[in-house]
Amino acid sequence: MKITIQDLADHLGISKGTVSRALRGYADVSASTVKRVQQAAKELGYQPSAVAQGIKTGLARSVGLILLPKSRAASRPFLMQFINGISTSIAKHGYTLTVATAQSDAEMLELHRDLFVQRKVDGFILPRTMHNDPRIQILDQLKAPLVLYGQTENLTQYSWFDINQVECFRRATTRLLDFGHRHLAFLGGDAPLFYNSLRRKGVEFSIREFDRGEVQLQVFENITTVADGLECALRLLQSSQPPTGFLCALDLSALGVIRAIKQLELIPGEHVSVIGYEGIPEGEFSEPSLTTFEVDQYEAGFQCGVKLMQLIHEKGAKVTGTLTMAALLERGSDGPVRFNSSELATFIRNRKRLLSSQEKLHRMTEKSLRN
Amino acid sequence: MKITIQDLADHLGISKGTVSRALRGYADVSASTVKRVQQAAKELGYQPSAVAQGIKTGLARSVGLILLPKSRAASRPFLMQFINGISTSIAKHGYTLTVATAQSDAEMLELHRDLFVQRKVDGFILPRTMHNDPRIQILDQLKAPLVLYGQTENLTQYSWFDINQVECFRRATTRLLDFGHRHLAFLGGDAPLFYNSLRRKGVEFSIREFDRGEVQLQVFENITTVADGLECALRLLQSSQPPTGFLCALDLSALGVIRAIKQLELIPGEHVSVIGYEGIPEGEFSEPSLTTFEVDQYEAGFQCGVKLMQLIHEKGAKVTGTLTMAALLERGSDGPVRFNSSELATFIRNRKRLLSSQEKLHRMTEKSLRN
DNA sequence: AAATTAACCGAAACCGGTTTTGGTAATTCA
DNA sequence: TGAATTACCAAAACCGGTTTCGGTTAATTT
Repeated sequence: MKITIQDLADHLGISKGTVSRALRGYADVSASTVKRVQQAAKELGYQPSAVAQGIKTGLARSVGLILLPKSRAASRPFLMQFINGISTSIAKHGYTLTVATAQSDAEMLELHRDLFVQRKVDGFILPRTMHNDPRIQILDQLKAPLVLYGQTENLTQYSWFDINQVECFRRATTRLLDFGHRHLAFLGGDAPLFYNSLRRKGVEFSIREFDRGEVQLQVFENITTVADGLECALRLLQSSQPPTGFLCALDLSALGVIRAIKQLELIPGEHVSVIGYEGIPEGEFSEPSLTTFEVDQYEAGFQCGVKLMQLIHEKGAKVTGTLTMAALLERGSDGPVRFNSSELATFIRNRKRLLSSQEKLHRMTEKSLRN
Repeated sequence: MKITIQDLADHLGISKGTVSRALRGYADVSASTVKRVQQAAKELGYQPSAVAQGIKTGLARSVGLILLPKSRAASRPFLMQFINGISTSIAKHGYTLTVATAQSDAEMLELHRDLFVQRKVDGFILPRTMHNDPRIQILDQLKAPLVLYGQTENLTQYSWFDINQVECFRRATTRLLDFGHRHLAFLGGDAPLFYNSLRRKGVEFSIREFDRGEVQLQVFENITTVADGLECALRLLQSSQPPTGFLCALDLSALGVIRAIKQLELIPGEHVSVIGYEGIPEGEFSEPSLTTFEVDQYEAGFQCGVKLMQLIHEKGAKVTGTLTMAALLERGSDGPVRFNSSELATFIRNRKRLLSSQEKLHRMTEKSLRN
């Protein structure tokens, strides 16, 4: 059924070694033979088995990407374009992407080890880097090539690609400060992941730059879902010193904050400002649309793929780290401060009392319009 | 560095053939030897190279999934869980998932052929089935095992899994009809894809069941993005016979319709009803939230994986087709009809004139509340 | 006790490639 | 013209497994 190199050699009446050397471009094959072989290969549809090639070269020509779907938060929206980027860059080297999913951290580590020991992949791309990432330790022992998407401690030994998240959050924070906000909240994401400390650092850095003593910052962690953001913001806004500006490590939690603001009958972007990070599609459709940083996940995947190919193919290749910026999408969820924190607090308190009367007025308005 | 079967055999002082037979569970190896080998394998961390195994067995122990990222619309949200489902089911057979992306239809066909001819994968899962899908033709020639996620013509020869989309859209349509809607619009998706005809069929089926002559249906195709849905709905709603209920083949276009309704200062779910399909996360955060069918993509991937494993491993395995239902998420974007089509048309016309006066009233209300 | 049979394992072939080795014919050089 | 290259390719070894084959030893059977 499937045609092998021996079939091709028999068909041409030459040895399979010559066929192989002809196709691999060795010098000791005459140009005419090379042409004959290439011609016949095309006619018969011969392509060497990657499996058989791999046994001699020791390479599987595949890179591994292992996902943890339980953490729905960060990995969902970016996946398609990230995969596209990886796949596109490694395809140039005849590589394919092997994707596996693990249901627990332990299974994830096992999977990394097994895939490499079984020679199913030649290296890994590690997204969602953690503090002292255990994947790195295991892969180090195996001397497995790897590229980090994200940063971590002791970065000098590894190739990595990342968005300059410190700078993003510095800018976001400065933006809110420039808008006149003085009471800020930072809703951090997954505490074990390294990105979280970077984003927080950006916020704190901006405040240190700016501060003349009047800026208040409250910091929270593990706010990773819409529900988390909603709950956290509701609590904060109903406190005696509510923040007027929210910096969210994740778009999802930012969407929750927007919900909370609206639940309190306030207007996001006017009474309270919110800035997210990541650029998930939901942000475009929320009301108001979410001001956030749009991360180019295709580019991220592409760069990770390029770096991994270097590590695998160029012996003695140096590890490299790359930082790029994400674009700020200035949308509707932030703006100049309207109330300071104390004013906002009283406004929220009074609002509740007024809700019933507002309802009545609203119904009257509707009725008058109807007629 | 990496330990081979020969290393293990040397270490144990037996032949590599015996090691292999011991690990593969052959009967002609003593229980004590099997135990010794297994013990040593664990200690030394030996795992057979999948590449080397594949050369003899002819199997790569990998299945292929090729994506077309240019069609951002349908493949984005479902990917993570779909991949998770596939990966989980095939992992039980020691299989992994090879994901590749193509930038054009032609490249996609090439990729399928190449991956199979190069023995990088043993079979394929084909999402987003088309009418007379060219992937099927190519893979048929190669006798490559395949499972369709979706249906197509001449289904009897293939294994497939699908949601009963006809039934979903029948129910959605009947729901709107029961709500009293008599002017409906069906905004179809990608015309070349098979799903589109199924969803349309469901709508038409329901209307035929119900009709006593008074139901009007307008049908459109290739409405695949928010922008498409927005534009189409704006046009329809400002026509002389606007639909009061929209059935959208895709959640994205449904979100566009909701936008259009709101742009015209109407209330989605009250003045105009919208039902989508797919259950993308954005639908939860729109206002009102989108009534839609939630497709369990994990389950879909899982079932496709199971079927493909059957085809690859059980020789003479019968092809099987499976239909399941998606759950209707009854949210806020649909409801009982308020106006019939003619009333809606005049309402929309009048609304425009009233907008300025409404604005004034609204400002007055605001002001009275502020004080 | 001799002849079978069963249990066990080493040796070798094989899978489909790549790479090295070695040999022959044609060419170039002295 | 003889020697030394060069060009080219067949043959064989190899990669790391699996599987077949065959032989030795021990256990049964007759």
